[in-house]
Amino acid sequence: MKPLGARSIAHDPVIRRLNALCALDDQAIAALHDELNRTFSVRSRQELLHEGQEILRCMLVVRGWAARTRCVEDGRRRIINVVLPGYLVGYPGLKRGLASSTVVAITDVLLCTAPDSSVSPALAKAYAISRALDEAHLLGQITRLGRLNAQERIQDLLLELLERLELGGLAREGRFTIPLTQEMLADALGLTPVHVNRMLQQARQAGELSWHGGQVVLHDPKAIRRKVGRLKVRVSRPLI
Amino acid sequence: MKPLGARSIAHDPVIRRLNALCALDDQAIAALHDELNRTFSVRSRQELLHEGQEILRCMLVVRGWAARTRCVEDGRRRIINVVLPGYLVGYPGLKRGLASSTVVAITDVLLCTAPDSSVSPALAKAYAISRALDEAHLLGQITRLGRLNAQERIQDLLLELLERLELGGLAREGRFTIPLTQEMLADALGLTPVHVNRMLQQARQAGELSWHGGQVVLHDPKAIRRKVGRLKVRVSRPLI
DNA sequence: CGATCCATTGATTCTTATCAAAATAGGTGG
DNA sequence: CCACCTATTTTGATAAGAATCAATGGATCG
Repeated sequence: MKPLGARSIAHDPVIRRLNALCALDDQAIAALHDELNRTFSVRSRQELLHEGQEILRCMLVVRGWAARTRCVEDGRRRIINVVLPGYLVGYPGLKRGLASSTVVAITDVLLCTAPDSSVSPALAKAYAISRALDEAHLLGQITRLGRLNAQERIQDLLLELLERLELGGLAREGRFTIPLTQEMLADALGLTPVHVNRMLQQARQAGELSWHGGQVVLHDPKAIRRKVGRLKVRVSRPLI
Repeated sequence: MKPLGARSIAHDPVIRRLNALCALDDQAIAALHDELNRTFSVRSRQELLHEGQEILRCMLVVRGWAARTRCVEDGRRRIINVVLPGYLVGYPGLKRGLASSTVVAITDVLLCTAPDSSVSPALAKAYAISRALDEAHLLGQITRLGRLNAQERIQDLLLELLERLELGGLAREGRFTIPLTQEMLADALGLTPVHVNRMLQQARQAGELSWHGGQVVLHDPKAIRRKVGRLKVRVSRPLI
């Protein structure tokens, strides 16, 4: 077994995120390291899960981005939300559940099996909090679509991504790598790609953000948060 | 203990709905009857639960409608979804969880304590399916807001309500009682009340539905379902 | 009877979609 | 390294959808 310590916690987004949700004990970290040695990958555009499909085991995203989508009859898809490193795919502690939505890899995605909750109460709690946050993000998405205009929707979503990535140490000072195209953003926000483009330019010209070469920088996250009335999602206590 | 039988199952929306989700055994029905004798009520406009509040016990809605809402800083609310008779409020089997959204009574609401999952595996399964359906309805709401125009949103939501009410025997042949105002509908659909009104009139004139005195009739649910591309939510198997 | 809530109507403005096309970037193979 | 191909971003012109503002009519309730 690999040696454990502060450095290994700090360097892996998966462990870092789960540890931020609930302080992990040695058993949990050991189990995670164990699984992190047996990763498998899914190529960009491939499905991790298909709506209605039986879920044989719960997985953890180690690297890369994926999207929960709803497939619609006319061929277009709707992006429900985004799945990031350190996030669960499937239902911890549940055998033979059915997927309620399709999950597609946006980039190449590295996965591992999620260690069973039984290895550590702390890990079980981290899973529970993770799931509660997922639900909170769904509510956030509904609020976004129902209440905000195009400009606010974009900034609100970017802010959410920033906050979510920060937990895994994948974003700092308003800056992160975004593998989404403007078209995907449009799909997630119920807008057309053309309009997303215009709103992004407008925000750029207002000096609120920059987005080039897959790098996003929010110049003043707090100001954006104030503007769109976004409440920061708490992680100190479980939401359910 | 009261005598149990087909008639008592058929006549109570709570038991009827849970029984439709998963065939209940005598233990479950007895426990439910037991709790149904100790109901308590919440007046219209009062809160059943406030966002962030600790949930002491899981409840069942016996009669009346409520709404999950997100309170926003500017005083306006967003309706996330609607809670109907036979639905759970809170998290079965979880002590000390925190509410992820505020639940407000739309009409006077009659509640009872949800019997513990441990009284019957069938009841536990019915709860699990109920929760899975709740998540599916959140996904449906996101799809609605992101993909449909005003006319379709309204009809899609009414269709969802019809299907959900049918499970509790509270709707038949496209007809049900709706305690929502057009303003609430607008809040749930991300539209203005004025626009909802116009779209309803348009639908009425097209002979697609009628809505008078709190009674809604969808004249051809199947046609609407085809038009808005709505997939009927399955209940025969758990979605998670 | 006034007060209040809800549904309805009209006129106008603003936001966003739609259609079409050009420019740019990124990747691949020669 | 260049030429080519494809995906993505950007631009422009126009139309449709929904919001906004303002006001009226109908119920219902104390």
